Amino acid sequence: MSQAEATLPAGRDVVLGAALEAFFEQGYHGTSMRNIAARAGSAVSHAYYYFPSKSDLLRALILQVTADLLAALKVARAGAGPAPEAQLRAIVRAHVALHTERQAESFVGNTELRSLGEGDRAQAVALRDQVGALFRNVVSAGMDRDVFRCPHRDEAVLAIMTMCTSVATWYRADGPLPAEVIGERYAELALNMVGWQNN
Amino acid sequence: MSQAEATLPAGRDVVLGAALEAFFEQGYHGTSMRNIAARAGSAVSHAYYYFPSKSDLLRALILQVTADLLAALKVARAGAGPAPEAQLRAIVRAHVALHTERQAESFVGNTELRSLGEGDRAQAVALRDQVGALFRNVVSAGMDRDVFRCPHRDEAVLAIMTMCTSVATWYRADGPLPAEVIGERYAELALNMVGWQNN
DNA sequence: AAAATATTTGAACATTCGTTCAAATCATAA
DNA sequence: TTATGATTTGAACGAATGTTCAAATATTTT
Repeated sequence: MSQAEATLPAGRDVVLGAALEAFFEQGYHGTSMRNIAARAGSAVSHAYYYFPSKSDLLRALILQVTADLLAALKVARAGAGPAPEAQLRAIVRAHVALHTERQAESFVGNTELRSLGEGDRAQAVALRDQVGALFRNVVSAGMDRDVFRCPHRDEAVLAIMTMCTSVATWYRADGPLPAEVIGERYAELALNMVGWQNN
Repeated sequence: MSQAEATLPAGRDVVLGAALEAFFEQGYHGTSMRNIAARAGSAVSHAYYYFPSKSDLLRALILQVTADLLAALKVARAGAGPAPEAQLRAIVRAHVALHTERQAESFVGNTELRSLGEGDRAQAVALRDQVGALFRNVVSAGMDRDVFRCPHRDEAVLAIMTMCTSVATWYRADGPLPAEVIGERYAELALNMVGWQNN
């Protein structure tokens, strides 16, 4: 017999996906284990078969997406060649891409950090700091070679990162612009912010 | 007899301030009425003397700060003279100023909109839309007079607003820069984003 | 086939939740 | 003083919370 049509068997990923959906829509504390179970189409106790607690669901989601973001940015930078403007363009594009393709995870990762336990939060913050360091390095390189000119590097970097992160707040897949176009335009904005002079 | 030294009498503002503090630190759903009462130094039932429900506390906070933001931006623009670059500078400064001076309210207003009831949320969103329209008008005026040159106005406006809003996320009063300096630097970034050419 | 393992369940647990209310206290005015 | 109204309280309500667990069901292995 092929798969049932009603509710396919609920495994680890189904529970995690249901938790993500719920956290995204209602927030971590606004979501109950019963709500997650209902979305997953299984019993509450079933979720506890895969995850020891509610906060472990949040941890799994946040650490995963944060690590993936850092990895994606490293790949993007490595593939962009040596020019700082190309590298900045690449990491802004990659940042926006991940925050649109995996919007729910990104949003939850940015808004529910405080709901994480102390140790897990420190782990996530460490990853986030590495993302910040990567942006800072790229901008610094451009300033050293005088291809970027901005009077306040740290504020520019912070502003670029927060504007990119906020994409997960307002993006709609059925909006007027495809995600790639948004990434492209945000890259241009970022280059303006660091004072890149197009020749 | 003068005021008691231990716990001064708890009025409406004390309860509201305690709720703000709690919502800011733990989020709306992560905060219990008992926690608010403990911070206010009064009984749980005391909070219900001033507010009919927990969500009314949130509504009072969010509608107040959102209306104040819109009003502050209008004042800033009106006082900046006719030049678009002066107006943009003024509203960015005012935006950052409010998001630092009233950081907790701003943060809660930006993150807990979804926890509001349907009607109240619509009211807050309407105010927010007016803030967006104000920014858009200023940028449009600059583009019409060719003092701003940016290929994608809407994305620039959105990015400026989100980067300014995010200040409430990371700002610390004991950080390295005074709030006014942050506002000044963010204004420069915004002018870069809309392609303002300094003469 | 039976045995062993992996998955899924419903019912129950102690605790905390938002909210209500009658009674107690305080301040003010007559 | 007594009387009136505003403020504050402790105790209680039913409902919802995160979590546990022994039993039931599938699945795999022998």
